[in-house]
Amino acid sequence: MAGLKKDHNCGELRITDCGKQITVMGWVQRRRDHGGLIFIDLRDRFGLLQVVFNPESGAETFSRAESVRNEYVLAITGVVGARPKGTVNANLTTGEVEVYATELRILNKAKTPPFYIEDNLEADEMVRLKYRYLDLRRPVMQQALILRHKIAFAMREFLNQRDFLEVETPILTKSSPEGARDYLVPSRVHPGEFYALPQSPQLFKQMLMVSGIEKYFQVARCFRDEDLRADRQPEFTQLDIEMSFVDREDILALMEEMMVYIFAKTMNTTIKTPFARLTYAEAMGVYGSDKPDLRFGLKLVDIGEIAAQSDFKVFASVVNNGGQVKGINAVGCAKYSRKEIDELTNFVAIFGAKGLAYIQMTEEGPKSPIAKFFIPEQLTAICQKMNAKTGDLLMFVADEPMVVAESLGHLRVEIAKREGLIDPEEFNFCWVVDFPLFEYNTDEKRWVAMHHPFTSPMEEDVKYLLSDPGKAKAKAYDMVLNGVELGGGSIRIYDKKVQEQMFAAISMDPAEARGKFGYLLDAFEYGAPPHGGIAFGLDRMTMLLAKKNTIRDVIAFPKTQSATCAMMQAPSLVDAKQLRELYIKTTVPEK
RNA sequence: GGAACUGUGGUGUAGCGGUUUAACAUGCCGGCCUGUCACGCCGGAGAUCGCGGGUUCGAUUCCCGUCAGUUCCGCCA
Repeated sequence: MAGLKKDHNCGELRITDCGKQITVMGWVQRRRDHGGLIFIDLRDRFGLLQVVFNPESGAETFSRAESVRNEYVLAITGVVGARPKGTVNANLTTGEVEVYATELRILNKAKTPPFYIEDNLEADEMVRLKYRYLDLRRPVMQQALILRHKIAFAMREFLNQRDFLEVETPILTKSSPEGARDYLVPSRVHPGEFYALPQSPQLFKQMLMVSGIEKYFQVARCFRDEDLRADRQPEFTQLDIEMSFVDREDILALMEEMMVYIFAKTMNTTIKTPFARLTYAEAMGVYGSDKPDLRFGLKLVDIGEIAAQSDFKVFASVVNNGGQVKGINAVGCAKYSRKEIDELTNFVAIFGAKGLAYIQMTEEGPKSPIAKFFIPEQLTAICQKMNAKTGDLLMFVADEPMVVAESLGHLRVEIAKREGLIDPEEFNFCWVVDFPLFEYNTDEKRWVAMHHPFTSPMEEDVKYLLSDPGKAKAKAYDMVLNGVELGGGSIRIYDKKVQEQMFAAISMDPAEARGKFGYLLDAFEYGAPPHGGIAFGLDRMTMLLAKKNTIRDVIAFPKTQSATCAMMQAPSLVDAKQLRELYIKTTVPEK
C-alpha cells in the first residue's frame, strides 16, 4: 500500500468531517467520466463515498483516474468537503460530502465481473455461486452475513450472562445407526475403519452433563448426508444447548427469553412471551403440520361424521375404514376457475391425496360436483361447521389421517400465499409439545424414535415402552416460527434401565446397544444428572430474520442442490496415492 | 429414486407453434464531454440459441435422450 494507511471507512464520512485530509481504500462501484471532471463511487463494507477528480488533483492523478475501471481496488487521499448546493445525494449516507482527491493509487486492477456488484440483481444463482467472492461484495449479501454474526453474537452474549459454558466437541466422531445418513471419513491409522462427521453433538453434550458442566452451549457445525432443500444444506450450524437439573418448563422459558434478547439486539423489536403452545395432536389436527404457520387461519375442519352418513361412497368408505374427511374454508375463493381448482388438485396430489372435493358458495347457494350425494340438511351442516358464507370455497380431502393432514396442511399455506393472507412483517412463534415418542417405520417394520432415542418418555408412559409404543408421549418440544421449525429438543433419559428399554423398543438388541452406545450406558451408572436441552438452526433463524427464501442466501459458501461447491468444484476425484494410503478402492459402475 | 419448471452475446430478457442478417436492455471497447450519482451523446466489438440424437429440403423453434440449476415428493432421529 506504499506507505498509505486506510484511516477512514467510505461509509462513515459526514458533513462534520469537512476539511479533514483522509485516506480511504476500497473498490470502484462506478466511474462517471465527464471529460474534465471524474467522479468515482468508492465502496467498502461500510458504504459508498463519492470521490472527485479535477485538474487541481494533478495531471498524473487525473489521468490515472481516467484509466480506472469497475472493481479496481484503490487508495485515495484527499480532503473531505461539503457538496455544492443542489448536488447532495439523499440516497447515500455520505451524500452530503465528497472527497477531493489529491492522490490516487491503484492497489489492484480487476477484470470486468460477470455480473453487477449491486443489490436487486437477478443473475443466475449458479453464476453467483461460482463467483461467490464477487456475489458477497453485494451489500445485501454482506448485510445477511452481518445479521448472522449479530444473531450468533447475541446468543453467546445471552448464554454467557446466564452462566453457560461454550465447549467444543469433536468433528471426527463415531457413526451412529439411527437418524440421517452419515458423512464418513476414512481412517489412515486404522485401515478399513471410518469416522463419521457429527449429525449433531447430541451424545457429547449429554456426556458433558454427566461431567458436571451443568450449562453447555456450542455454535456447532453439523453434517447430514441427505438430499437438499431450500432450507436444508448438508452442513449447517446449530446453536446447541444442554442443561442439568431442569424440566421442560425451565428450558422453554429460558429459550423464550433468549429469543426476546436476540430480537431486541438484532431486529430492534420486542417479541411477546409466552409463546403460544400446541400439542402435536392439536397442531396436526387443526393445521395439518407439526410446524404450523399461525399467521393466518384456514384451519382444518373435520366433517367425518357428516360424510359418513352421506351417499358419497368415496367419503363414507374412507371414514368407515378409519380414515378422515377434513376440509378448509378458503374464504372468498369461490371465484376460483376450474383451472385453478385443477392446479390445487394436482398440488394436494403431491402429498398423496387422491382427489380434492370442493363446494363453491355461490349467490345461488352451494355448487359442487358432489352436492348430489348429500341431502340439503347435510350440506347445511357442513357449511355451518365450516362457517361458510357466500363467496367462499370449501375444499376437502378424504384419506388416512397423515395424508389428510399433509395435503390440507400444505394446501392452507398455498391458499394463504395465493390470497396474500400472510403479513411478511409478522414473527409468529409457537411451541409444539407432547410429541409421540415413536413412529412406526413400515419399511423396516419396527418402531423408530421420532426425535432421537435419548428422549425421555413422559413419566406416566414409561410403562408403554415395550407393551404399546405407539401410545407413549415424549418430553420433546419444537420451537416454530412462521411455519418453520427453528429448533427442537427434549428432556433426556438419564436412567440406564429406561435407556435400555428405549433401545429395546426400537428393536436394538442389547449387544448392538452395548456396541454402539455402551459408553452412554456406562456413564449413566456414574451419577448422571437429570438433563435436557434444545438445538436451533442458525441458518434458518437468520433466513427468517433476513426475510430470505433460502438458507443459501445467509451462508457464505453454500452447496448446490446436488451438494456440490460451484466455486471449488467439490467434491472431486483424488489421487490414486491418497486412496492407497487410506486402503480405499472405489467401485463406481461404468456408464 | 421420482415429479415439475428453467437453460439464447459477459449479465438479464425477447423471439419464431419450421425458412429472419437471431432482437432489446445493460455491460464491454473507442471517441466527445467540468457537477454527475443507473451521467449524457456518437461509433464499435461480442451468441454456431446447454450438449447429443431424431423428424424435415431446412430446427434456436417440434420430438427423444442427456447434463446443469431450482422447487417439491421420498429422505432429513
